[in-house]
Amino acid sequence: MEKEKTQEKRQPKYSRKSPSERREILVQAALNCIVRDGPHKLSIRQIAQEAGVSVGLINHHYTSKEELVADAYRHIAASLMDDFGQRIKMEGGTAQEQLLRFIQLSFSPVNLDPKLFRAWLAFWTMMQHSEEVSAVHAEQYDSYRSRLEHLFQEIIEAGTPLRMSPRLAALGLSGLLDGLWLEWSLDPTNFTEEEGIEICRNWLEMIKK
Amino acid sequence: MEKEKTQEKRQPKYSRKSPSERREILVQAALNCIVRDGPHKLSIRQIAQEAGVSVGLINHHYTSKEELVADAYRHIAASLMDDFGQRIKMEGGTAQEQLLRFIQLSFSPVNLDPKLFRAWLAFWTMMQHSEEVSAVHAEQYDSYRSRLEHLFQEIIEAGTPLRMSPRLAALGLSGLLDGLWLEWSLDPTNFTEEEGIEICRNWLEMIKK
DNA sequence: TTTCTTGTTGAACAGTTGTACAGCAAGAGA
DNA sequence: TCTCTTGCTGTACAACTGTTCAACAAGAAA
Repeated sequence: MEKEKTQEKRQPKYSRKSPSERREILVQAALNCIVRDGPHKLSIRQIAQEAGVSVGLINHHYTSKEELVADAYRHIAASLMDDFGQRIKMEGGTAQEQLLRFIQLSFSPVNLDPKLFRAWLAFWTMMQHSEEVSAVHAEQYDSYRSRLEHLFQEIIEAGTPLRMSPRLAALGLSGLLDGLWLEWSLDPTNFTEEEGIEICRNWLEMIKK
Repeated sequence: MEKEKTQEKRQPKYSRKSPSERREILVQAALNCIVRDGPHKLSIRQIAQEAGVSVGLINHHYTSKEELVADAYRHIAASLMDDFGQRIKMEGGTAQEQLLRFIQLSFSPVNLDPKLFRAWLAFWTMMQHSEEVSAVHAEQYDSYRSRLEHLFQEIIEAGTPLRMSPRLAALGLSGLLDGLWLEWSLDPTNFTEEEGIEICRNWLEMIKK
C-alpha cells in the first residue's frame, strides 16, 4: 500500500508541456491520423489516443477541431515545400535544371504517396466549410505557384523566350503536376512515375519558342 | 370523423414505386445532398429527407450507404461523359477540333462548378475505403482517358505526327484538365476559364512535332 | 369487395461525433 | 516543505451516425 503510493508519486500519470510543445505533439498526432485513416475517421478521440492524451486536452489548446486541422495543414504543406525548396536550391543549377528537379521530386516516393493524398483529401474537404483551412490553402498554394512562376521568369531572362507568359507556364505546370498526382493517387496503376516525369519534362521543352 | 377517414383513404401517405424507379429517385436525392452539403454531411437521413422517404427505405433498396453512393457516382460520371460525348460528336469535325471542343466544355460552367467538385470530393473519399466506389472510378476514368487517347490516335493517322505516344498525350491532357479543374475548384480566383482554355489549347498545339 | 404481395414506415439500437467543465495533479516558485 | 498556477483528465451531454426489423398499407390480382 505504502509502496504503491510511493511508486505513483514517482511515476506521474502524465507530464505537463508548454503550450507550444503540446501543440506540436497534437499536430503530429493529427497528421498521423489523417495519413493513416483518412478524413472520415478523423476524430478528436483518435487524435487524442494517437497523442497519448485525453480528449479534453485538444479543446484546451484549440478552440475547435478545425483549428487543429488547419494548423496541421499549414505544418505539412510548409514542411513539404521547404523540403522541396532546400533540395532544389542545394544542388543549384539553372532555372531549367531546377524545374526538372522539381518535377522529379514531385514524382518521387516522398510525394507520390497514397497516405499523403488522404491528408490532402481531408484538407480539401475541410476547406469547403472552414475559412481557416481555406486561408491556409491560399497561402500555401500561392507560394507554390509563385516559386514556379519565378523559375520560368528566370528562363526568359536567361534568353530563352517562351510560348506563353511565366504565369501561364507556371499555371500549366502546376496543373499538370497536380492533375497527374491526383490521378496517380486515385489509381497508381494508371501510369508509372517515369511516364509522369516524361510528360512534365515535355512541357518544359515544348513551351520554348 | 367519417370525412377524415375518407380523405385518408383517397390521399395515400405514400405511393409505391418499382425498384428501378425508386432507385432512380434515391440516386438523384443522394446527388443533390452531396452537391449541396459535401461529403461530411452526407447521411442516410439527409438523403431520405431529400427523397421524401423514410430512413428505412434506403437499406431496403441498397445493402449499404456505400452501394447507393457508388450507384450515384456511376450515374453522374456516366451522364457527364455522355453529355460531353454527344455535344462533341454532334458538331463533328476533325479529331483536333473535337479535342478543342472537349477542352472548351471542360472549362464551361457545366463542369467548372464548386458543387460538382464537392461531389467528386465525396467519391474520392469513399474510394479510400470502398472497393465498390473504386471500381466505378476505374471504369469511368478508363472510358474518359481512352476517349482522349483515341482522338490523339486519329490525329496521328490523319498525318500529323506527335512528339509523344497517344497514350502519353492523353495522359498529359487529362492530367492538365483535371489539375486545372482541381485548382480552380479549390480557389476560383486562381485563374480564369479563358486562361485555362489557353493553357490546354497550347498543349494541343505544342505536342505536334 | 377481399386477398395478397411487397414497397414502405418509423421506432429502436448500439455506436459514433465535437464540445464543455468540474476537479485533479504536475511541478515551478517561495 | 508548502503553495499556487495551470496543464490536464475523464465524465457528461446532446446530437448525430448506419443499420435492423416488426408492423403497416398501397395497390394489383382474384
